[in-house]
Amino acid sequence: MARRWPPRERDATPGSAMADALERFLSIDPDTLPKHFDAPAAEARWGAEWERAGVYRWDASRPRSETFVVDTPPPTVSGSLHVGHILSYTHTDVLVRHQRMRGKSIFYPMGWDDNGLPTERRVQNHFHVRCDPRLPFDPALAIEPATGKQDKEPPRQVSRANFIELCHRVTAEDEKAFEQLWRRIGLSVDWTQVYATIDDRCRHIAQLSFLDLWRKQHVYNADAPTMWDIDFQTAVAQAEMEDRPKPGAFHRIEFGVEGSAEGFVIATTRPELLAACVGVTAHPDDARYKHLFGRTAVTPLFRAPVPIFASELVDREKGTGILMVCTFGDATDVRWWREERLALRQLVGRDGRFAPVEFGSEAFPSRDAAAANAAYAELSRKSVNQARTRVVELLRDPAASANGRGAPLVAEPEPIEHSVKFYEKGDRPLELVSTRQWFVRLLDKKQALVDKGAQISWHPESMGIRYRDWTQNLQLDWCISRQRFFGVPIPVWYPLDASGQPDYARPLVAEEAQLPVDPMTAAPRGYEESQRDQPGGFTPDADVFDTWFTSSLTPQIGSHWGLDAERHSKLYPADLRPQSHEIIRTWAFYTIAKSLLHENDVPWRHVAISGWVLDPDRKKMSKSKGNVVTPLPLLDRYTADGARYWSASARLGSDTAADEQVFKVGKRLVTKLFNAGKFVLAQTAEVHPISHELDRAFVFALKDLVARATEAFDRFNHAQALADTETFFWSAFTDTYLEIAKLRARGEIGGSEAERGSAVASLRLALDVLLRLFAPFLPYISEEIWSWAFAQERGQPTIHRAPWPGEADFRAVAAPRVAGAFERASECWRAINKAKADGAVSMGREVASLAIVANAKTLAELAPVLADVLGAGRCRAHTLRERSSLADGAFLIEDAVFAERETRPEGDVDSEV
RNA sequence: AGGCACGUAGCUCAGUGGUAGAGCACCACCUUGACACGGUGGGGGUCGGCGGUUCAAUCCCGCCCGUGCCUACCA
Repeated sequence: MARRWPPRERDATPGSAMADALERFLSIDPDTLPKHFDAPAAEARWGAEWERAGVYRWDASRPRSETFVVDTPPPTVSGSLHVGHILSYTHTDVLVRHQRMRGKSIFYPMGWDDNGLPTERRVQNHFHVRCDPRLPFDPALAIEPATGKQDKEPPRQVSRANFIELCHRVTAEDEKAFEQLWRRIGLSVDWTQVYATIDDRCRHIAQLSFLDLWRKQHVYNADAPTMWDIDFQTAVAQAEMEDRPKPGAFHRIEFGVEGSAEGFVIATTRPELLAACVGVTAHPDDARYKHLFGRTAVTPLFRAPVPIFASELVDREKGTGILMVCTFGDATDVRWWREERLALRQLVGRDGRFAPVEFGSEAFPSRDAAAANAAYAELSRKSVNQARTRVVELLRDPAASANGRGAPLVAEPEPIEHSVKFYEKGDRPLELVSTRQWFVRLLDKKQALVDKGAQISWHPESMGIRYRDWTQNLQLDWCISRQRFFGVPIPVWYPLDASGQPDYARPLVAEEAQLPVDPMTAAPRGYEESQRDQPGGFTPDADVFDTWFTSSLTPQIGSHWGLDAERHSKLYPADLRPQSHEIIRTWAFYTIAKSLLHENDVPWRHVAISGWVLDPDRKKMSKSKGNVVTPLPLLDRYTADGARYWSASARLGSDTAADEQVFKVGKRLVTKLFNAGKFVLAQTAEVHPISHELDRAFVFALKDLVARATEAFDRFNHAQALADTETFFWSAFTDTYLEIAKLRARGEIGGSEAERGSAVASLRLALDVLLRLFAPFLPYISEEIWSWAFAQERGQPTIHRAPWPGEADFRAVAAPRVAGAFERASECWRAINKAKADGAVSMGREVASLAIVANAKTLAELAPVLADVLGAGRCRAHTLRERSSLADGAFLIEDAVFAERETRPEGDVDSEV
């Protein structure tokens, strides 16, 4: 019996389409939909709708066990947007959307990391200014962005407060750009939970953290050699240092030995530090130098007497096997300086220049002060590089010799390449400078830190090893003070004694009730503002915290630690920390450290590490290489879902090429879903259960897909879930099942209402389930199709709060008689298609007759679904041939005779309308 | 120098102790009643190399080569 198709008598709006009667499946009129999916319109519409309906709002009333908490990485807003952002943030969003559909209340905040040097640097360039903290605040100061013309002029000096104001100005703009991108790619962030690392609450919590660490005696301040960036003029932590290979040269320099005419030759790459030499050392077993231990060496040029001692740390093979110890050339110098209680001769100042000093004094002894001062006059105020050049020239003069045996430079410098420590954001090598800094004691907690790391699930697991290795190799306590401006102030003052000298041993730490506090403008409890910098009064600590000191508290910032105990108990520890692998040693490490020190807990249960985005030449994208791909044009070209498809195709931890082909595949998938959805929802029939054999076999295969995808998500393998779902959708569903079932749905094969109803019910179930499987990956197209019928039918307006597919979806469908019947149908269908391709006829061509060849077992398994396959293949007559030589599941088509030309079945649907 | 990861079709990547997979690209065909932003079919690989374990190794083990990252080396 012919049926009206498509049904046209209904309301023209798909969303409000109604069933004819209760016993018919709700269907839509596809003609009311655009020919092609209008992605930009859908992105705008659904973005607004999700926001309006609060789909992603955290439900604070649900218990912790039903809540999934994300410790979102706050992006550095001063950086530029690139596709890497899409990759890692989409990974998180996919996992989150899956958890939401599993029924969890999601806490998914967004933070902006605006605090710190990147922002300061951007402000310096953008406005062509520098901060001079000595200047007073100028409330009327109006500064416009630099035009480029000013580049040659010296930068304008502004006060600390004015500088901070400018920092807020640029970050506010940057945050808008990020939020736009996040919304466009459909991050299901709860936009009511937003913070900035410089805002009042973050400053409050960071300062609270300091107070807690102070109470627990985990922090201390010390005047100690610290890695120092001479351009930014700030201390730097171990985690922010990186090695860079640089050309250098070994300089062989002869020293004298006091009370003797002999000498020895040290090798150094830092000859300019000769004036800062405080000792000489060699390996205790080195026969060449054994006789020198305990005696006094005399440096050339400066004639300084320094002790010669033995140390196991010396490598006999390196250089000449004997070396000078300076304050300070490297970390080993610091160790020798401490262990041997050597003198401190700090010459390189905070600006990287040699400080003026007087030789012949107690601090700078010399056996020939006049010669030493004459030589040092050549170096004073020079930069490290300038001093190196000059000192080498001076050492070529035989008069500089400490023992009268000729020029101290005994050989031409030998060029080498060695690695030199840099601040990761810096341009000149770090110097070790003795300054007063605050530290968090971590070295004595290595084992506890390693143990906490082992309690966390790392995805992929190998990233946990990286954390462990870093932690075990930790060399220094965490230096948390920075001599910068745009950061969280250290909430400390120092009392001044009667002579105006600060007492660093008894800092005045702020009280909790004062937080957040800026000691530069507020006075400590018990003091008046008038006592600032007065003898007997107080002086503020002018420093700010390392940005990681705040960033390491993101789980606590989300949970309002210290401010709201109930909320904290619901949100801490978090479930998921997504991040990239290069900041395991910083962000992950410090966050675990804070969690250990504050609560003796882990900060989160899972860490998901995303890889990097590589350019087509497999190089990491970075601004300096100029190979950054900006995300917005990609979103325009391939849609947000298409870009998400690319992201989600990459497994956690593996680096990914920004391959436009993959974006294209994603867009194609979106289009296919649109078309398949439109088609399936246009089918209608009387409502009948899924009873037909092929339908049950197909649903059985679908159920298996759901199990596999769910299991993949449980293993944090979203890429596997996507690949499985996509393969099933494309191959099992659209290419096979839909092609076969549509004829029965239209009544062209089979014929009973029950058979039609079973086909329509199966198509709809498949679409319903597949949409939900795709929803975490492709939120826009899945929501779009969901809205056409399922939203109403299931009483769930958004697919993103619909339940993840599972048992309940399949309970009503009985298992097929033959478990692999759907696979048999697919294989046979493929064989018939191949026969048509071989015969160069269209897939729609009727087949007058053919023989299906397979082994007996396979033919038996095909039997229950054979009629559907033959119908869909438009085969009029067939014979079955048993051939035992064929493998199970293999089909051959023989003796195919095609009809002369394609004919349409009678009762063409449109002809009746 | 150590650690970790990777090496599979031209490209991007899955995968498994039992006859090698997908998508893209390529070639041929189909001329479209969901979809040409489509469909069908095809060609194409000693699974980096050499050994070992095994009835059987792309997979497990060892060594080597190559690539990337992390860490160390800084006298």
